[in-house]
Amino acid sequence: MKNIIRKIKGTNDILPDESLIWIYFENYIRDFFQKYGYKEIRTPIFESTELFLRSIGKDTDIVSKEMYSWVDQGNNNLTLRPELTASVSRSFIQNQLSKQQKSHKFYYIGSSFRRERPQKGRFRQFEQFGIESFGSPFPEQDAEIISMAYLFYKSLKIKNLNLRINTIGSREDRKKYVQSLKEYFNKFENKLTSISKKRLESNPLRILDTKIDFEIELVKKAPRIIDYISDEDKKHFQTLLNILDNINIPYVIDHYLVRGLDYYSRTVFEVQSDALGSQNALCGGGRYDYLIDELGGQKTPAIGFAAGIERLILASELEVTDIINKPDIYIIANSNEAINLSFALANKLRHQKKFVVIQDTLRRSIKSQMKDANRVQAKYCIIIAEEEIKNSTVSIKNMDTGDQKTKLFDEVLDFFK
RNA sequence: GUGGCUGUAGCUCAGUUGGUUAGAGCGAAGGAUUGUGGUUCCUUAGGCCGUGGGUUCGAUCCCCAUCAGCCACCCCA
Repeated sequence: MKNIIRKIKGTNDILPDESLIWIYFENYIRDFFQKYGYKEIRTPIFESTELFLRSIGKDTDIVSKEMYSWVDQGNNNLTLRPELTASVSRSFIQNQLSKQQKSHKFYYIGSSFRRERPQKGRFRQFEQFGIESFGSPFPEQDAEIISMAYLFYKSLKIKNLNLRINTIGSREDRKKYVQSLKEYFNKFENKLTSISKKRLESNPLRILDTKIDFEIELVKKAPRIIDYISDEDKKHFQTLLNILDNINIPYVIDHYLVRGLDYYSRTVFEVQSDALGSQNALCGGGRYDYLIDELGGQKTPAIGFAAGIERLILASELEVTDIINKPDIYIIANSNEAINLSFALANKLRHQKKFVVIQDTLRRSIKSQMKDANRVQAKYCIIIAEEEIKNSTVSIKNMDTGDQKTKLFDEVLDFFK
């Protein structure tokens, strides 16, 4: 294996067997979200770098150190998208969708790119899916999105689901909160880890999801954002929770759940599963009422979530054998004449009967072709050899029972009723 | 970017306290079976022992570097 070209770190080849699993989930995602009236939107895989600077935020890790960016031959600053909310928002604005109708509901499936060290459930090219709803500022819209996220995973029977919700209020309220959080942690500054000390300056909210035991204890007594937000925001949150209670969506209020991206406001949430190791978030999202305005569109409330397909597959524990599509028929032919006949028959069976039909193209012996038919788990074998050609017949063998019947060539389609 | 662990056949892994031709199971191909799979038996193919350098009479094994993979930190889907 010397001197071969290898795939880029953090990317994956999805080989045919595993591909079956991907197809299964992609279809499932489409079916599920379409039931709620959400329609697919597809946006380019790369955008102006500026889009991500303005939406995700310059100080986030994503923008400051994880983006694949380059300057093209025309001197444009371009970036492979690190997520899709920014792209979908850009598309919403550019196509002036707000002028068509009051509400737009989208789902998407596509690759994203972030240059991080690969890890369980984390890759440099990864597949995201998600939904975005534009136009409604009301808590029932939050409830729709959150229940869709939860029920999606629930319907796939994923174990140990954990829906965490919080509200982070308006930007102004958050500033006040961050200030008092700073003051609180400053009191313990000499006890904090060096990482947390840095965060005290750069982003005090991040201290809240520390994994160090004694810092967790400190966090438990830290100020809570709920005490800093406006009555209106509190009411929004409470109404949302009431709806979730009414429709029996089990959630945990996590006062210290903060999302990293700049554009969130009010409701934030995450669905976790402990099947994922350290990267336990299946999906994360929230409301982003400021974003469209900031990107130059008409002020439009919005909410959505993003989820990773790799993590979904990890958590689902679905095996290829659960969904394998066995071929219906394997045609065995061992002479030029037989091969000609097998082509004609195979195409009839494929296009008139909608069967999956396999032909051998290796000029192998009948025995070898039979072995191969067994290997691919074909349900039937059709044998066309000297004897069959002489009598204008074929031999049809049921591979499960071993039964074999001789049929006239013209009777084959009728045999498979 | 930081840290830990791991690199031997397509896959899962043995192995040599440094010593001629590096092994097993599974998988693959062919046969035993005069056109017929699955069980059984036989045979065959397939390895720069991740890569480069060092120590040594001699390295898959020891040392260094490097690359890759996994996991964790950071952060996030």
